[in-house]
Amino acid sequence: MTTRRDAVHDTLRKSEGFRSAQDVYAEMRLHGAKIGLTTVYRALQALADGGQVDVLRTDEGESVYRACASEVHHHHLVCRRCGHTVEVAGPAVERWAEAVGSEHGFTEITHTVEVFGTCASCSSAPAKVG
Amino acid sequence: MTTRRDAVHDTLRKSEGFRSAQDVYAEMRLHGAKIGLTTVYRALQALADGGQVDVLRTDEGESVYRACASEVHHHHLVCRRCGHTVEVAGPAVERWAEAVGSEHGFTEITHTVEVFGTCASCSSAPAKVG
DNA sequence: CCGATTTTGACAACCATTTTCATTTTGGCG
DNA sequence: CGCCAAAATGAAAATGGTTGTCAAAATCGG
Repeated sequence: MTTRRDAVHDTLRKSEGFRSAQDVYAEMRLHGAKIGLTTVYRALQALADGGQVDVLRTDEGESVYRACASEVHHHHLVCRRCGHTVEVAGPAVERWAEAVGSEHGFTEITHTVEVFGTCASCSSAPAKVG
Repeated sequence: MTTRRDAVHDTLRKSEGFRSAQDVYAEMRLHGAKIGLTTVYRALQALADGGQVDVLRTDEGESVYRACASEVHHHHLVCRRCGHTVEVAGPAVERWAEAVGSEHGFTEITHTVEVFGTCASCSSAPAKVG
């Protein structure tokens, strides 16, 4: 009962960085897949719920998904130009978040940490910045 | 040329945590202010652009604003129950982000770090979790 | 006070996401 | 295989936050 969901997951795996639901949908249609936008949304949510993909919000408020290599907790270093993403671990940050939280009496602490930058290829490439 | 903008800023200052544009608008109207939703959005954006208020995205994709005490770079520890917010500094995290970024050849590094939890009052309060 | 410029705000337009609901597919069972 | 029930699917409509439009109102300069 998940041919579609697998297809979505598969499409995501082929992508370098984070993709929006609409992106995934468009790409699947390009490859001739017979799937509806609604189903893509549902599959993506299910996948996210199950922890098979990571989700985060764009600055414009769009949800973007990514099939990550490791299912353990990690963060992302995302190139704001090409979207290339590197998964990074940050034990220090985890501890810091925990410390800061309990220091103020907070419990059930969670955190969101994302690092953005311009990757090497994009820095050397032409375009914008002189 | 900014009576409205000041009013918006003022309303924000009276709030404990992050508030959405719609919240601010609703509250201002409650206090009898004659202002339109459009103007609130514009004021909030202007304020955010000028660095007078901090912005972040809810999990639901809503933009929420807050008039912070310090205008220097800092992060937030937000209670997911009552919205109470504590401003926290994290030199270690700043350095970590920089390090991780340059380690992978990224430049112009920026980062988003937000910590969520349940504050002391809310933990002891009744409601949800047993 | 007059015209130019900016600000304002009601309302329409956008657009990603969700909901609705009828149809299709899938699975168990005789 | 034929049948019924539950789950999945997807087209289209509804939602809802945010932005764009544009005319009216406030403000500024002279």
